[in-house]
Amino acid sequence: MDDIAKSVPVIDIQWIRDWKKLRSSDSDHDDFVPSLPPVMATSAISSSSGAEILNRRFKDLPPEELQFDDEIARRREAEANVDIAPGFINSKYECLRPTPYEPKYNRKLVSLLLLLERKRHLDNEPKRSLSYRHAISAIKAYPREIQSSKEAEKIIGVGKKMAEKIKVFLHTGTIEEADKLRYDEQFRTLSLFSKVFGVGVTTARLWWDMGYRTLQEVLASAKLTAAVQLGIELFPDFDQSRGKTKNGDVDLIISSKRPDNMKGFLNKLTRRLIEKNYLKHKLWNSTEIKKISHLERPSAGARQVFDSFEKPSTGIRRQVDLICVQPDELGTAILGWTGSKQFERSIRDYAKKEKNLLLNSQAMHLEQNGKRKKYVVHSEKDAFDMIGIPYLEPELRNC
DNA sequence: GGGCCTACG
DNA sequence: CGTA
DNA sequence: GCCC
Repeated sequence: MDDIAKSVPVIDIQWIRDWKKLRSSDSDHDDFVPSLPPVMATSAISSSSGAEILNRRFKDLPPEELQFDDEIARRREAEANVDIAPGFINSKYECLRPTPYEPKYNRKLVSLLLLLERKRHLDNEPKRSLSYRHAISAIKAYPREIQSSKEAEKIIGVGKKMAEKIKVFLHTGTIEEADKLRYDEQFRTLSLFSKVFGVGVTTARLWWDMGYRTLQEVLASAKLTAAVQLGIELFPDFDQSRGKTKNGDVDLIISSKRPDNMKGFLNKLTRRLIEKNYLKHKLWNSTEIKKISHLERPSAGARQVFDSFEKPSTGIRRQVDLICVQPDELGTAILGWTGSKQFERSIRDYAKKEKNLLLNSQAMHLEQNGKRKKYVVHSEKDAFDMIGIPYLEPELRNC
């Protein structure tokens, strides 16, 4: 633990603004990288809060809070066969309807279903987890309180088994399996472990099976790769439950009018950021050179992930994803990196199944009689139009 | 009973 | 296996 | 676990 940094450099967001200004005036220069401002301040991280998290042991701790309101569920009219809410876009494609970050209705039900989804995920049942994801997204978007399980089952994504759970919820105010998870040491420990960068459900369960119950025990005892050790040491900084802000990480998508040197730019930029001590750790790196056949020359698709700064006066570290793309990839890159995860899955699913359009974060292709035709997507709006679905603001993509 | 986003290291 |  |  002693080698965990006790302080981090912070940077003014003004640097980003200056960068943008410089970029527009001097963007043709081949390997232009803005000069960097001096580090503004160094602020201490309180090591006690970090240590508390690393030593957190869930045995005998108070139960996990529900994601949304822990309201007392009112008793509803039993099994009224009401119509589905008017105006609700009842589809298996989440990308067709607005989904708020926080639901107005059915908040406790959503909170309980989220616990069950996470449980299926941690139990390595990704298909069942996905089913819960679909149902949760639909209920988050549903525009009124659900009155009965009959009503719930009319929602596409809610099947017999979930309707039964909802029925019990409407009568008792809770779902026993979900509520028990809030007190469940294994569930909570696996949840914690899998939040560490580089640790998924398999590693989390491996650690549990080896008898570890805190991250500190893992640090002390397990044979760890350097990457995972770094992930644990950074965890207190990245932990989002402590902060007020909802989004902990920052994505920067960088493009250039010069199509052929994005890899060089990214390498130069990151090297300079490291030299100047803005980036403390490189968590991940991808700089593969891809062949673009019709250009007959190598082109770059690249992405990097770092730990960094970004909050003056708080000293909170941020994960920063740097993504460099070619200009004709900018629209799909922004669409693909904005999320939510479920929104991305949904819009790609819809594009393929309904429009024969293959979508990823680099391009959109039309597939017809065995041939693939590339479409250039200039903006997010462009992408929605080409797919033929109504535009959704990013704030309403919380599927 | 098949499919469940897609790509990357 | 993990990341987005 | 649910849709098609």
